[in-house]
Amino acid sequence: MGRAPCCDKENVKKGPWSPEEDAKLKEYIEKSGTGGNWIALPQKAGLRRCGKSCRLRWLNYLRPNIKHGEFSDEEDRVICSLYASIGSRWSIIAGQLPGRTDNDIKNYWNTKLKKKLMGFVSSSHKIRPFHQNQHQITTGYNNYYPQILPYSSPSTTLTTLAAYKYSNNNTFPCYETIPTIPSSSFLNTAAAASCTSGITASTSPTLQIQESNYVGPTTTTTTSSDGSAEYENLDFHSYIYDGVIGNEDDQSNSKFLIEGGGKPINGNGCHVEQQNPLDYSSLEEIKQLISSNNNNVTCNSNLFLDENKIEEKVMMYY
DNA sequence: AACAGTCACAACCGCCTTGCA
DNA sequence: ATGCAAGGCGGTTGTGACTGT
Repeated sequence: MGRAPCCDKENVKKGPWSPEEDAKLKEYIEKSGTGGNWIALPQKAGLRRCGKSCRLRWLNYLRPNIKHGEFSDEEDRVICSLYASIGSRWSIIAGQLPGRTDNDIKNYWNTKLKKKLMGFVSSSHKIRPFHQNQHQITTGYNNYYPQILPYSSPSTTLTTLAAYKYSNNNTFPCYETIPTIPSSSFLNTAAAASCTSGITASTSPTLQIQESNYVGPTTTTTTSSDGSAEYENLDFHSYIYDGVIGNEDDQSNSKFLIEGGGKPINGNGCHVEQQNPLDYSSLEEIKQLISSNNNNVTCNSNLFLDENKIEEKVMMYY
């Protein structure tokens, strides 16, 4: 048995909204609110539309303070940084850009920004194994890669990681042994709330580092002080607040300019200085970093991958 | 001028999550 | 504890505008 339709498909109008429909919806919501029930709203407002359609139209187009038009360099930078960190979590990204909707950002990324960056990458960027990344993040007892943007194109970061993983027997090339990768659902609301002291859970969107971004050992289960028992000693609590990505360890630093305070997980030199990509002042600077050939970190050289093969796999992935 | 190809973006679809009875 | 309805979200599609030939 399939799912029941959310509305009577036969009797609802589809396609572009007319100015009259927009006016009706706007007037109704401004006067009566949504009543917390989008499904019932179209009938009350006198619209032959699906409730979901009304919701989308309101959120993406009609509600006040929606910003349309060109994205600024600053917005580009934030989108790139967050995409590199959390992937296509458009609603979270939109939460960091007042006036922009998730749909807007998603469209912008898919139609313009990705191409803009990929164009840059194809002309000047040589993909290197990310363990050569001098900007990788090390915190606490673990290395993770929520923000490897200074090293690699934001648009290729996750696919690059996927390619590495795929091309190296499903493990990451930086480390000889990668045990089980933890579930991405370990970061619970309570833990996030406790990380962001003074900020309630509902207003502090949490960042769950994706599995593919995790590099490092899993450890035995322990009980933490904040109730996030399972992976406490992975020290994995990260969040976004006020336009920056932070980590539990970095709460004292308002801008999370992370110091290399942790210890390297395998002593191979991967413990390096880091910088939050959101501190970069412009997209141009990010691009410069992407194209940089600096390589101040040495890791196990026998684990390096052939650059051409990686590039090939990234392209295949696309 | 006509047509084909490309692009941008609004809108839809369906899956997943959440809240409630 | 369970099932259902509604909301939320990301991926995808449809369509009109634009551009090149």
